[in-house]
Amino acid sequence: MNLSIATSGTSAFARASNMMDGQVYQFPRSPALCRESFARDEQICGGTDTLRVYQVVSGFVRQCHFLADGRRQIIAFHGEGEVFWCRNNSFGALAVEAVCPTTVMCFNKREGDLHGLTGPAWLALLHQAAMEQLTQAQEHAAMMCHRNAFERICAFLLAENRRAGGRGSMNLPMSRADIADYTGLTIETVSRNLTRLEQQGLIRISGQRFIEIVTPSALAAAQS
Amino acid sequence: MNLSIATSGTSAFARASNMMDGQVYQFPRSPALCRESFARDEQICGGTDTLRVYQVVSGFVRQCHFLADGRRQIIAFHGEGEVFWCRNNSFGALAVEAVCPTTVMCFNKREGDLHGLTGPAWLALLHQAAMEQLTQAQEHAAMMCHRNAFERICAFLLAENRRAGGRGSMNLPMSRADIADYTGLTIETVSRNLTRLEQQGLIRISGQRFIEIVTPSALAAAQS
DNA sequence: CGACAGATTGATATTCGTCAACAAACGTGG
DNA sequence: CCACGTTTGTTGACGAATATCAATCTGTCG
Repeated sequence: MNLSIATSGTSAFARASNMMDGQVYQFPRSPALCRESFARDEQICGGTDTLRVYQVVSGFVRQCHFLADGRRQIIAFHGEGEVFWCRNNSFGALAVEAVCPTTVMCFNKREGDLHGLTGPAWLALLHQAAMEQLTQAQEHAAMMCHRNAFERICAFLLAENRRAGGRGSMNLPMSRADIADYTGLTIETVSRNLTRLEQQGLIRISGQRFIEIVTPSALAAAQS
Repeated sequence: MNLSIATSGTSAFARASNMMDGQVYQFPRSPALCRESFARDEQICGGTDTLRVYQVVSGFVRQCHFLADGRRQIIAFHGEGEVFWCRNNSFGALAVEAVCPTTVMCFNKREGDLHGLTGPAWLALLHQAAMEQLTQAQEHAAMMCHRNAFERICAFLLAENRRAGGRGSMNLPMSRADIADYTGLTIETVSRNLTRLEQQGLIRISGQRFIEIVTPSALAAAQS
């Protein structure tokens, strides 16, 4: 796999790919040093940690808030090659968890230096990732604001398809509950709208996780 | 005024102040060079600009998307001392506008250098601001997702109170329409919930813009 | 095969957006 | 200072969208 920074598709509602725009920073292809694996639903990092930067080697992670009343808000998903970190927030606990069995590379400033990333280079790398994620978080907020349930599901499927390579078929790593907490809907509403999309012939669902997009253009038109 | 970077309270739903955490970068206290003033509702920068960084000297600005269907989404407000910039986004036009008569300082990379901010220093400055805004954008998205209209208005008022100095009374610079576009509600819903808060005795409203928080703790409890 | 978590479907309640009317504040010109 | 028109904000009635609650179904994994 490519270990360069690929924040593209980090937010499921972000643009297709931003690998082209701007420089692509390369993480060191070191041996297994700082490589860690996590089981499904296991926490990778929490809000109280000092700033460490991770990259998904294989698997899938979710970045989430846990609000005081027990509600959960998923801020972003990250797939293979994508970079993430954990930062304290003013409300609720913040954590990154494995959606399925996941392996990550872990870097901190000192280790980054050890591998040849000097201070400014490391900062530039972090900054690029931060700017990407900022754009995506803003788009996510805008999406929550002005799209209805049906449009959100369409946008979500299109974005996940892009993340999965854009082939039109994919195995969603996340559950309906994950989708609900990411789109700000309930699992029932997510389910109803997936069913509606299938009935309209825009997608095909096999099992619970495999989804095939029959007419991408119609889905794109429906997303807003 | 203090011309150091103060992204604290940039998002109306962010924590009270983050001036303490991390380094505070200093903008050059140059003469009137690159100082610009704008009238109410005037555009300060648009989506097609190259990356320029601004700091509010006096006044108040809003950062907004204009969606294809004519709707407007306010991403963030920025008050005195706060840093902002404009960055292209995948959907809709992005712009920063003056909420009221506003004066800003404008910096671009070259000018930053001229004033003694070398490349890495400039990057560090930008990076700090980006990280702050990322946190705030994520909180904003979370708020849109899982809070109802009443909770959003409570959170908005508390955050604006923090930005205004936390004294419990403030003159809101923005209109109901601005609040609506920031919270993802309609002006009617904003108005109804402000009235409800006043009827419950949590706030007092004088004129259209002046708001006094009677019981901050109750408001904090109501925000979720 | 059986048990259990996850997903779907249906009935109902609630919230918020829409439309409409009205009220208050503001600005302008006399 | 007032009169007027315009903008902005408030309030009410109603309907549509989505959450909630409940029952059932399906897939997965031991």
